[in-house]
Amino acid sequence: MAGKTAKKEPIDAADEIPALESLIGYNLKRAYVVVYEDYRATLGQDGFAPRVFSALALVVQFPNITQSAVARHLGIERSGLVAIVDELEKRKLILRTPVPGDRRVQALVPTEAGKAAFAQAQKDVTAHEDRLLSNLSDAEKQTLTRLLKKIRNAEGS
Amino acid sequence: MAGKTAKKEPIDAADEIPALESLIGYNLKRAYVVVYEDYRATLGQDGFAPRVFSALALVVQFPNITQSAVARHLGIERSGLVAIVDELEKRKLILRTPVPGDRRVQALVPTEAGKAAFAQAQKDVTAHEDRLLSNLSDAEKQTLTRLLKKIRNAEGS
DNA sequence: TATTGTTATACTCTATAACTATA
DNA sequence: TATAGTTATAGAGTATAACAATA
Repeated sequence: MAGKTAKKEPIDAADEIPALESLIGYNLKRAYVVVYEDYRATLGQDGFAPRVFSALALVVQFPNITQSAVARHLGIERSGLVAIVDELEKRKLILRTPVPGDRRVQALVPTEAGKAAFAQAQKDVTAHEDRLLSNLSDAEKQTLTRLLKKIRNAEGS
Repeated sequence: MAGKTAKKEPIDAADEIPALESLIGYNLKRAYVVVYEDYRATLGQDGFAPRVFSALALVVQFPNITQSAVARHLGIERSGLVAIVDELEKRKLILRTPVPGDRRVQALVPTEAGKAAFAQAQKDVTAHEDRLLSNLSDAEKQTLTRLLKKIRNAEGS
């Protein structure tokens, strides 16, 4: 790319901007963009957006979970769940069901199609990460995951 | 945050959603949100947005860099640079200057105020990361940075 | 009073496409 | 034809504030 005849600016080499390259935030963002774009390209046009995949995962793992609980788990606002649940319900992957004893809440339960769709999506996502991150060893991936969780736990400190 | 009072559902514990917690992409995003929010809170209301900080860093480090080159460095589109450069120019931190020999391009040069503002912002950002990530050792931060760069280098594979 | 789900709204970040002026 | 900068526009993603129903 960008084959200039007289190349005046350094381009592409990841370590030529020390002021940025030494920042965790910068590196986190750049890495996330790479993973996100590959995720989207792999799952395709009507694949689940990351939040939708995450919400479905929770509903499958914790049947009868409420929207508020999903929001808390994912660290997003209640209001954001509505569109996500609408989409999953429209695709007949989950159902909103009344909860005896508290008529404010609606429990979310996965349909059989929802469980199957999640299983397939999980396979796709795992395959995408395995392929994209094949230059990292299993040990490196474990280390990375452990360090990322440490950052999450640093919240509020 | 989210200190639950009456807990009906498992909340907060980072390892209760194995389907998500084992994914690099999920952990990247969650970690990035923590760092981003602390960055914003630290830099304050009229602090630089991350992209503006990054662009200023490039202009300070490479005076006379062009907008297109900044965009390539940061992995964003040319069109996105316009608002960023507008903001930095309005705050009199950089200047668009004509380039003899090619009247299409405008070189970006930092003003003295721009260099000073960047130096201060760099201190603020470093302090924010040092404080937020104080539960990670220097060795862990180095490892994390190395692994994040590996992901970036995995792009297109 | 507090909480669940909801709507309306708006803001940030970012890309695509098309334009202009140059080259 | 191709490139640099620009504009207009649109689409994610996400939050805030307010509301109705219910607790």
